[in-house]
Amino acid sequence: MQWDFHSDAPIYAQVMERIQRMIVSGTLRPGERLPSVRAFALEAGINPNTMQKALTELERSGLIYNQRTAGHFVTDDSQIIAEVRKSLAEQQTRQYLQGMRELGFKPDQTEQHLLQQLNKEGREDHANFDL
Amino acid sequence: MQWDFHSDAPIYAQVMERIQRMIVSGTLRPGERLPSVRAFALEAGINPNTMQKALTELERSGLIYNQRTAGHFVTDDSQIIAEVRKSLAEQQTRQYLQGMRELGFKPDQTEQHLLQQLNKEGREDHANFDL
Amino acid sequence: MQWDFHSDAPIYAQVMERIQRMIVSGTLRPGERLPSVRAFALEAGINPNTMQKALTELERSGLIYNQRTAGHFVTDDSQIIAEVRKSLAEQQTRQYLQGMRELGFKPDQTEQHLLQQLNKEGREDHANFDL
Amino acid sequence: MQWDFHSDAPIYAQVMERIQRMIVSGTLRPGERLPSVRAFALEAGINPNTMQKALTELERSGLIYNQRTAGHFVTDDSQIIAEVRKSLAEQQTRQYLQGMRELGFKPDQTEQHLLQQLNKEGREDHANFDL
DNA sequence: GTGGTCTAGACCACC
DNA sequence: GTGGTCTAGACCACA
Repeated sequence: MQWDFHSDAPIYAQVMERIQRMIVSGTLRPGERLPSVRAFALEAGINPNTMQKALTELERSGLIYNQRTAGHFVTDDSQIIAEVRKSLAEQQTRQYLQGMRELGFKPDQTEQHLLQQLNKEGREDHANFDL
Repeated sequence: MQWDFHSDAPIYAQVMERIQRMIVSGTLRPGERLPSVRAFALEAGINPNTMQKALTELERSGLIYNQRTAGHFVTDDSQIIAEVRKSLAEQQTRQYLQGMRELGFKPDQTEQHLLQQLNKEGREDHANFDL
Repeated sequence: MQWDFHSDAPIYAQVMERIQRMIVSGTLRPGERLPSVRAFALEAGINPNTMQKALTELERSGLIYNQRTAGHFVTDDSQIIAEVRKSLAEQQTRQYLQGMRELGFKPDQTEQHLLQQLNKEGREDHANFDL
Repeated sequence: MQWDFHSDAPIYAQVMERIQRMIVSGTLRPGERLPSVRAFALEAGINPNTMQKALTELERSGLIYNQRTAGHFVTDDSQIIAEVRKSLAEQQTRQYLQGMRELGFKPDQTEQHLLQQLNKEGREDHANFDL
């Protein structure tokens, strides 16, 4: 896999965000072992030190933990994952609302716009939703 | 005003989008004269040629027009402005839905999340909307 | 009147061509007196020496003649005018045919194309033609 | 090849027209790869940026397209080519009629003049056309 | 190697 | 002063 970065944020932060998303979306499952720092860095095309920093930061957020010689693992605590997921979603939603506000959309108008677009796209994911 | 750019899109495209937003949100009013190419470039902290390119492209979209020696002006055609505004909103909404999908949110969940966040923020714009 | 020149040919030649056209098209009538060199140069926005050279060259072609102190006059010899007119027309036609040939039009196709375009434009001048 | 430009039109526009003509006349065949921007600019004796601009504009008209790192190619769509060819021919014919009008030729006279000149030149292309 | 973008600095026509 | 064009030279991503 080729990872693409933009240069307006530190690479390690972009790596963090990417791994975060892989975890909260389930691409990396709870308890799953991550590749070794070296292998992971190679895969991402970055320096191992940069990957190390990203993983260390993620440890502080509790999303992953480190076992001495065994490597890094995704946390088993699904509550932490849920919290981070919620946090990312809120941030994203805030940015979206802000963006629409800049276009002159009031919150209710944004809501209507989103509903319209959902209906127009057919909500192909809808059938899977049975909560 | 300091303009901030990220590096994953050409600067002229980011400038275009920014000016687009200023127009569709009414910050730049229909018929209003833009700063001269050089002054505008200085304000944005970019090369005049880059600003020139952005304005030339915006001309093509009909959002602005120019008069020989008088400068660039926002179009008077409010319909064009409305169309671009709609187009930008759709693009933004599509990206938002995509981002939430990557977090594992199904469309309905995204919708609920947005509603919750709107309620939490108190919809301060809502009161003005009913007047 | 503002005269416009392009820079890929000497100014005097462009002036010559322009005066030629004024004569053969009848804008300057046979026998008519031209403005003084100085006045003519002023009108054209060029140096009097340049105008002088243009007029001298036109004298050689016989289109105008010079009377000591009275100034320059368009020739009375309508045959000379007709010849120059024919010459200019031929040159122009040759260039046109050449240009169409470069587009891949054979002479007959060019002829057809011209006829079509004439019909499309309605030949508004046709009524005046009673020769 | 040395390219010659006149100064009363932007160079990039003259380059565009020249390439247009090479395409519509078949000198550049549909699907053919153009020289690289730099090589083409060198050949034309202009700055690569100027050539770049010309090619970008031609892309917009659909006459050429480009592939990421492979270069620019003439379109395969012969209909687009035919349309542009027709458009150029009409423009050229219009200019010719206008030029003859300035010489005092009415449309029918222009037509006769063209026919005469065609006959005088022997229509050397005509014979080939009947084969 | 390819196309694409950006900058710096210059010149032009127009009014 | 305005917009527009052109050049020279640099850097980037892609493959």
